[in-house]
Amino acid sequence: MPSKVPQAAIRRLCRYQQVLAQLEQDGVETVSSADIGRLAATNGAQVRKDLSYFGDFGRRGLGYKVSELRAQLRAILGLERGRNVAIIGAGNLGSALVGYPGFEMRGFHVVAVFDNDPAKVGRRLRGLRILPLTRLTEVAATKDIAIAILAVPEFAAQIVADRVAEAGIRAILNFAPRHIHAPPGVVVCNVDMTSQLEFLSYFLTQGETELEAEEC
Amino acid sequence: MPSKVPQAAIRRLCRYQQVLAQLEQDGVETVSSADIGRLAATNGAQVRKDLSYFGDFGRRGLGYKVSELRAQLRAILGLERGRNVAIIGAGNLGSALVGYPGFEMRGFHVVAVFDNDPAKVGRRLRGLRILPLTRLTEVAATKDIAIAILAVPEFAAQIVADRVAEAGIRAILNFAPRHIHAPPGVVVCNVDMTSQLEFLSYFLTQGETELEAEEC
DNA sequence: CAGTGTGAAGCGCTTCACAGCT
DNA sequence: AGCTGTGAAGCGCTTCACACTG
Repeated sequence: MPSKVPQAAIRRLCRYQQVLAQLEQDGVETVSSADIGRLAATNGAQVRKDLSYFGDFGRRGLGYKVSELRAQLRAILGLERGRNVAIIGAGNLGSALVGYPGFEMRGFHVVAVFDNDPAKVGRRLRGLRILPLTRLTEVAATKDIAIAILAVPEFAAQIVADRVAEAGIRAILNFAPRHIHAPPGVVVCNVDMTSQLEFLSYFLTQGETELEAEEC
Repeated sequence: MPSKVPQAAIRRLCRYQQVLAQLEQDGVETVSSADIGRLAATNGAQVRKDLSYFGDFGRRGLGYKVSELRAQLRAILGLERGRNVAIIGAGNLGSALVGYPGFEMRGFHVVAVFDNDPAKVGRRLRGLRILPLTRLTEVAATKDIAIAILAVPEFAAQIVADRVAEAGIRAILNFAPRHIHAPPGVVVCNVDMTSQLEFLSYFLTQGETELEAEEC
């Protein structure tokens, strides 16, 4: 419905939702855009603008009802229903992600693990049997997998991404240290941890001269 | 030296460096900005502009010498010297990161692991003894730690970040599912995996209507 | 009066287009 | 001719400021 929403705004909506969850837990009932801004590392104007892309959620002179706004944000982000996710690549990182409690806590259910290594296939990881990639399409359908998390080696990333797309999965979170490009109709989010370190390294070399609480 | 460089440009420089590494390995000697752009998911104009923040690296009419440009980028990003990093939090994720081969391969050496849990302290993780957080300042100095990777629970993230700053470490890569704000003089990079999933979830709900190869 | 919703101004990044080397 | 380096134009996000409302 919204005509044009900046990606950065969506990112911030996630943070607002998180901040509101905390406030709700603390028993706060009402909050102003300025307060949300403070807690989410922005400002009130930005918060109001971001919300305005999706509707009117506040009461003038009063602020926002915490639980109400949070529910709205969850609806916007599609967080009301849980999502099933598959982890592809059962190496160190993949294995750790299978057991990462944060996913389950926020409604993302890891329901399948895949790997191509015959030595790994069949073994169990936190109760999930590791499946061969050949079964991806089948399992994606039967287990209603919405998102694939890629924890595969660099050289395999793009190939696997394409197979994920063929399997009908329309969202990919890529941890391989290579920027993969999205097959048509698929959303890709690249999280190259090594690049993040390189990025930090840049600021360290600038260091002495201008380093002052950068962010990213 | 550069007056004002967009953060996005730095991020792209990391990708260019990566692309050039591949080209170098493939034995390519010369490359145009247009080619780099294609390989790094941008365009030639962007590549040239990004490079122009730091100097003149190309030959008109010819392009760039791959190995030469790559060396220049590595210098800009501070990648010539290795960097020692500490991992804080020896849970699932932290443990996996200690063993992540990508770090070492790109010149980031994991030289210390910390955790506050007495049950974990003293145990070994890939040859590294898990140390208590109380020793952070001491070890940061003796082992010349440049970057701290936080893999701690949500509630501890900000507190630990502040202690990292006190220990004299000036760069933090934060994996806790909470946006932490940087102590003065410290660069922070927040990589909340759960938020990434929420971000993807948004596009899935938009889905039917407008989903077409988004990126992030 | 306190605080939202929003058009408009401001600003920074990206894209364009072309002069200038090779 | 081919391709870089770059001022200037274009564009989109953020910030401002204020009308409006409870």
